Amino acid sequence: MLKQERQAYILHQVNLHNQVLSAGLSQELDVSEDTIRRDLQDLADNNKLIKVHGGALSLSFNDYHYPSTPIYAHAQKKLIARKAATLIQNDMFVLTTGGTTLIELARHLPPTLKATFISGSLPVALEYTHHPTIDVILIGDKVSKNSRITVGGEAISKIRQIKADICFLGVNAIDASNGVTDNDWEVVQVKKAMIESARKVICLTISEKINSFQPFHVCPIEDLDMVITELQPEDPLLEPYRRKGIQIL
Amino acid sequence: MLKQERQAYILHQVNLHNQVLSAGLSQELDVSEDTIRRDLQDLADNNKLIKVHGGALSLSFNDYHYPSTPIYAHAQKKLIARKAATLIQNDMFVLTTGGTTLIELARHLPPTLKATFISGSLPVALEYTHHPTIDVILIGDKVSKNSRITVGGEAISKIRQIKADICFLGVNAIDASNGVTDNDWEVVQVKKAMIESARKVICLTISEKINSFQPFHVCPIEDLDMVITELQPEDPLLEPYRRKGIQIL
DNA sequence: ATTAAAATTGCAAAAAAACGCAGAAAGTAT
DNA sequence: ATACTTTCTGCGTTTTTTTGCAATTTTAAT
Repeated sequence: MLKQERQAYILHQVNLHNQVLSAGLSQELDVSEDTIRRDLQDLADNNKLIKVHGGALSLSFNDYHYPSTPIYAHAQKKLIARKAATLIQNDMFVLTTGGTTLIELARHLPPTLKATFISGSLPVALEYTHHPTIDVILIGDKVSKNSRITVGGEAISKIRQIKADICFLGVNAIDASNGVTDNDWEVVQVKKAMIESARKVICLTISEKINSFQPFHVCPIEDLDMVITELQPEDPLLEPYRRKGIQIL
Repeated sequence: MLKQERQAYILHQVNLHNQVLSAGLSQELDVSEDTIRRDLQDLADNNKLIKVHGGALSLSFNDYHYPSTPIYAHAQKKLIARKAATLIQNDMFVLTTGGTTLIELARHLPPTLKATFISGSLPVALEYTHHPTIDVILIGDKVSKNSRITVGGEAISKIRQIKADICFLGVNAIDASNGVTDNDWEVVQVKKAMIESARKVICLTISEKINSFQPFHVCPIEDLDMVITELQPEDPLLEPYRRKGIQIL
């Protein structure tokens, strides 16, 4: 394999996933980690990526599949994913929406956790299939181009047949008076079904989305059992939720 | 062999694969690596390609555009995908299995083609969502870790509800007496259902897989309406299929 | 603070390139 | 066809590049 080919592969992976691990690349490409590090250094010297301890990050955190993702979101979503991961126990059934935060969660699950994840999001489901002990159930139906989530009556009726332990709800916008809102009507229908099909609903959101709203209503904040953000639980931004008895993590 | 002839071959290979290895060309053309290097130098001097350590890159070699996973026998699959793409017409319903050849097909569809693709494969479906005018229907069920395809009774019963125009069958092994075979029992069940649910079944395979077999039987070759490989239709390897009245492309 | 993972550094082995040269092949003129 | 020139090819040697390994330092996580 040519060096250039290898570096192109690395660059592509970085731009696709926003981050890469030296160890992983070493395995995938079947070369030593030293070589990977030298490649990363080369690419970093040419301003193609940012080298960090353990791997590399893409220059812009713009995800290939989610071109509108805010630039600083990655670090925050990582924090959120870590917090969310602590809530999942063995043998749980977990419903998840789409979104980069949920992809991030897949990457932060303990490697021995045995649980079943159910999702209609292609990128999210694909990410969970990389985990060694997680079972993945995919909700089928028409795939929405924007979000790469399955939407429609078939998907909703399938979700209704499930009673999951937890639903992780990645949200587009949330505020205390309007509740959770979204900009895609079809996706909203799916989210509503998910909320009804889970014993606990946990909202994952970066603080940026708090106090914003979108055209379509998903649910009032009373429907949420917990909110996870990258902020400290005492943050005043979260006061309205605390007052309604919603747990903050 | 003439120098010009050799260089023309090299140029063709570079443009096809985006990259070539000196060692490989030396073998293919049965000349020393020195000669290959001199040829590459010549071509590089004339701005026909870019010479690098170990081989050469095509002029269009791009740091960023790289297939998400290095596809085995990529060049052959590209040829197959090009041929297969010509069969799809507007408003068709197309069933597809998983596999890298089917991913490749997604990349070679005419940009204005309007059709509906139905698949249970996460990577394949994801690839089709990048196409501007293709609708994607995802078959839901449990995701098989090996193949990232949904498998199980639910998936099969959904497929049975469909009557598609074409089924593109990516196969793992095929030979004239055993027919199409595979190494994953669950995937075989899904493939069987797909074959029954399509008016035409078209088998996509690189020639390497012809005359090999796997433990589980999918279908006899009589069930196939067409076979597409990277070979010329007249190739003697395809003689048994031609004799059974199966179209070759 | 302790510990484990990863980076860095220097070094040696391997792979590939460059160079010069001699013989082979191809082309040209007689 | 023959002799001559020019170009091309393969081989051995030297030089450069690349890669993997081991020892040490740095970094990150608990």
